[in-house]
Amino acid sequence: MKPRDDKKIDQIFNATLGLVKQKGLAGITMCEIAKEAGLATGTVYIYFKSKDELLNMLFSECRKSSIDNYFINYDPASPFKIGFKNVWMNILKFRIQNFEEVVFMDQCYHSPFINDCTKKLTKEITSPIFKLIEKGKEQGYLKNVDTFSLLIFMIGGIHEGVKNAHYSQKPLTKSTIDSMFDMCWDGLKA
Amino acid sequence: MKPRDDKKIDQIFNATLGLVKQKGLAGITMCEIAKEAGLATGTVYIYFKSKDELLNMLFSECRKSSIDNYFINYDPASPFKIGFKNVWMNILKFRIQNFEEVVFMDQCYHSPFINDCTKKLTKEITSPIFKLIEKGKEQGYLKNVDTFSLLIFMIGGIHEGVKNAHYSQKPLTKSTIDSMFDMCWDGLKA
Amino acid sequence: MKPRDDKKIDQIFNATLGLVKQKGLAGITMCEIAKEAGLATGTVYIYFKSKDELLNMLFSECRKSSIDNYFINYDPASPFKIGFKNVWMNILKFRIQNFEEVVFMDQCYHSPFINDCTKKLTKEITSPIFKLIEKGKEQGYLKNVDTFSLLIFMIGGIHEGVKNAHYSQKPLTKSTIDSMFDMCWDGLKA
Amino acid sequence: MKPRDDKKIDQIFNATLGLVKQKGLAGITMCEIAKEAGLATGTVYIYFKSKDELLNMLFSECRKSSIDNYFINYDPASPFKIGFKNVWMNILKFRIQNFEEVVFMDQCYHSPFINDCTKKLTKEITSPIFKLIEKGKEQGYLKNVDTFSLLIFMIGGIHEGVKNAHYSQKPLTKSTIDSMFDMCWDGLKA
DNA sequence: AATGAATGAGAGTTCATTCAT
DNA sequence: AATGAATGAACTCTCATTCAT
Repeated sequence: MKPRDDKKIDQIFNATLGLVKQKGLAGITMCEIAKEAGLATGTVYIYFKSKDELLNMLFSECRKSSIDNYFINYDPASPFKIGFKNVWMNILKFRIQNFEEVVFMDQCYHSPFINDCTKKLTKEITSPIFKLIEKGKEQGYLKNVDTFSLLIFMIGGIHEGVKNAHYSQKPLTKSTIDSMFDMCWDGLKA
Repeated sequence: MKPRDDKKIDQIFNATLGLVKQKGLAGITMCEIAKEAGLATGTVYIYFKSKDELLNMLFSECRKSSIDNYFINYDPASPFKIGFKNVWMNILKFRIQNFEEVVFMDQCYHSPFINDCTKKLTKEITSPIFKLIEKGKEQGYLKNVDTFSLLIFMIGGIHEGVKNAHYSQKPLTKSTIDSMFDMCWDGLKA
Repeated sequence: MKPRDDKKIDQIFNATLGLVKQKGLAGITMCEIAKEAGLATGTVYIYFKSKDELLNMLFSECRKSSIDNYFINYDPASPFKIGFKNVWMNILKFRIQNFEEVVFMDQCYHSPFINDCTKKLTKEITSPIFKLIEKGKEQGYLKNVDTFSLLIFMIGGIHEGVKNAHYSQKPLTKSTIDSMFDMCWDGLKA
Repeated sequence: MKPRDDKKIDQIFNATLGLVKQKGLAGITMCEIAKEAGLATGTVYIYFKSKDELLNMLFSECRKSSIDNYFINYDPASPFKIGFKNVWMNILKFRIQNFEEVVFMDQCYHSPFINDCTKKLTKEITSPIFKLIEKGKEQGYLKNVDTFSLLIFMIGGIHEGVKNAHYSQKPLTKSTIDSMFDMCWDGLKA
């Protein structure tokens, strides 16, 4: 017996991400995904019962993988700014290294594929960062402003910075990254 | 033959923007656009020779309308921070009031519909803002950092802020907007 | 404006009946139906929103057309045997002349296409014949046996006779038809 | 390679008959047949080289089993009516007990699966009954009418009676069966 | 100019069949 | 021999576009 091969799911996911980055959600077909993944069309349907399901599962997967990354190496005991920069860098790195996922998730937001249930869960991701920022405010490091506004501001800078670096094809240098962080920190700090 | 019933063109553009916001670029058909615009399918083809052309023209239109707005009421003679805030507010207001256009342009970026030529022109929009920031740097108001990074940082905060306000369905209050600007300014200022 | 053309519905129905007789329900595709009807595939979908609906509507149509035929020229005032033979002949003729419809309805009965609701309505057809037979019993012409059994017996002879005539390619002659009726009458009469 | 695990062949045949009765020929897939038979898809292909062959062989099998049953307990020496009723009852019982096979054969008749060669052989089944009826005519018991017409008439009553009993979910009682036979006999007798 | 029916290429999906295990 | 994953041709259905009115 030939067992079902989990590697294929990855192949399909990667193929999809690549194609979406290239041509957008509007431009991909199941046939192309299969070809790109090195599989027959029918094979994709063994692993996902529809295009819809494939896209929803990929969306969930992307969400999870970002959550898992944001707090890598974070030490709650370290000074706030150090910890904050750590998380900031994690988010930045993640968005650089997984740019295709970022693009995919962006595109999904208005797509007919991703259902509301899947969308709603998205908010949960930000919860740990939310708490981190609350801590910063309590300890007097950050502006006494609505936490969500601070969070959005932090994310906005990263998001736009990465997008721009990618499309202008100028990879972020160490010094640019430092400037980016400084702007973010100066913007947030009390 | 390209008749000039501008009202119909507007109907078609608005229908398209509304549908794209609702369901994404991937989910709209010419038939739906026509119905939403109160026209027959064939009629749309009198004004645009293809879906492709319709989308590209709408894209151009959106771009132009943003350029035209960013420097409204801007007085080059006023103090830098005043002028800068003016522009910042214009951008913010524009993105709030024309959220559908913002969504549409975002989605277009990776779509197979918008051709590269159309994409490239996009950069030009930012040119006047670019110059404004250069001026701020020269006059010592802003950080001595790569101009583009400053620009991106400024835009990122606005972009993410508006998006969030929209999806969380909490309209931006005067005080939130002030906080947003303060964060932006503190981040940029020398 | 080009109006929707009801003749096309007939073309589609006829094409379907012909193909089902030829190859059975299992062997027909929407593409073939369209081609046989002289239309493009998409056109069929203007008139019927799915294969399922097409088949269900054709089923209903066939049912109705048989009801309408069974009592043509029937005069309730005429002697019972005369009236009964009239109806018997109508049924026979109908099944000969609309053999394709008969085959189609037979095949539908176990198909996944025809839904139960459609099936149930079928019983209603027999209601007028049912009443006719009841009358025959009351007047002492027919065996005093469960009415439904008499009805089924009557139908069975016709049904099988027509089927056989068709497949053996020996059209029913006047004398064969008379024999058939005599057998039926002798079987039913008191 | 055609291994002889007759049990598996029976499982496959029974699964097929059950499914065809449920959903018609148009609604069954090899995968479903296998599942219903408690086997893997591939296994079915060890016993039958194609769906086509499976269906044709099942068709043949059904035919044979009916022939074998019609003359059980028939004693050519017994009085004609007794012998005739014996055969009539055998046919009736067979069709009741093997209703799924009856349905399957009915559906096959217009299917693209069963080839003409298989269809033609069907006529042979009726040959012994044909001879029985000829005997009845010679001995003056039955109407002097084309033998085939008599045969068809006999079969029609049974066929329709069984079908109706099944679908109306009223099992045939002893007395109903007697009525049915009386109608048949009265219809046929000289 | 305006309509919406008609078209057919192409998308999503199924399924008979094959094949690696 | 048995399994069920893999295949890709073929099916149902959609939709950008055309065309008759």
